[in-house]
Amino acid sequence: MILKSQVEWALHCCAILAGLPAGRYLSTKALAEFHGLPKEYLSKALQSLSQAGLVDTSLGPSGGYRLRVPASELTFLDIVEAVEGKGKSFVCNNIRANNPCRPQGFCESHPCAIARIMWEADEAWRVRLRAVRIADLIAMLGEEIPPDVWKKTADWVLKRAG
Amino acid sequence: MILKSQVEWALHCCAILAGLPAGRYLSTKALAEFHGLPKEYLSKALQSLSQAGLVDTSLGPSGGYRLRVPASELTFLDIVEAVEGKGKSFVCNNIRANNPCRPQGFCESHPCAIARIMWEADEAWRVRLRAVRIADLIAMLGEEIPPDVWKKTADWVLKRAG
DNA sequence: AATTTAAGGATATTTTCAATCCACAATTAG
DNA sequence: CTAATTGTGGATTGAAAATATCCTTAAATT
Repeated sequence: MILKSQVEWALHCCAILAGLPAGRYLSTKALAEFHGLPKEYLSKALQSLSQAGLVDTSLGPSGGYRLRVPASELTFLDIVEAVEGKGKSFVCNNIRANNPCRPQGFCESHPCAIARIMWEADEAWRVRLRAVRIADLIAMLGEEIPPDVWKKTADWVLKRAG
Repeated sequence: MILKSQVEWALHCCAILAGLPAGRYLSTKALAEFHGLPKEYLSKALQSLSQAGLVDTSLGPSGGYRLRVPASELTFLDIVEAVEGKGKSFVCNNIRANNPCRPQGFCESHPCAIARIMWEADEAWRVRLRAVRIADLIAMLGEEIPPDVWKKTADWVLKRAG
């Protein structure tokens, strides 16, 4: 049970996009080069963000992506779900229904207790991801990345932002 | 990101094994028949439980599986990790290291902030699963399964327990 | 007009999951 | 003792998902 690497890519890309001046865009090409990722495939992750309404896009030269949701409102869960989907990690196949001792057509009012417990853990995971915003991430990065590297990175991005 | 169906199987099997009288075993064959699962493949899940030390096994006719860890101590996390492994759901490929603005050989003291956040959510999931024991599940089932079905099921198992 | 971009479909490759089969050793029942 | 039964572990196969690439299209910029 491992998240797609696209989740990692999307999170890093949103962190970069959060540093973009208002109204500017950054292309897939630049994001791929910055992170050392396959451009064509990264594009799929960015399309997921676009379809989820988390980013705006612009065509043509100087086009690309920018955040649509402000970094102070954009949560990790938004991004993870945009790429990974909103489905639960535990799928209940209701195998209890096969119990040869249950009467025919026996249909529980509530879902399987095992599924309920697994779904509660799943929800705890989501609650945690919903509590962290991209703005929080930027604050953390600001504390641990040396100022000169931070500055250079911002310049690198700015030079390529359309 | 979906858990293997073997996780579901293992949890249901442990619930059944918890109802066994002390010292008795239940075979893969009986567990597979009860849940309507492929015997050979279910066997792999049970082997995982065995390798993790959660169940005892016995060979020959009247052999099979029984809980080694008491139901009051056996947690959902024990079972999930036995089948699914203890690895984290988020794998950090450290793509930040590709940042063309970082100096050569630039090595962070702490892991990537994104990974830390994702791992905290992962840990929240584990904390939740660690808090639920098989005994808790049995208590829940006892409340929602009609007494006659419960009794019939116990008899069905007992008849096949070696 | 030529270039650049995102969007999306088609396809191929690799990995993981699901499932089956078999040989083996240990154990029990008769 | 003998035959049947069971868990273990390895080998193998098929199906599904993740990973990755390629190409066409339409829109926007220069």
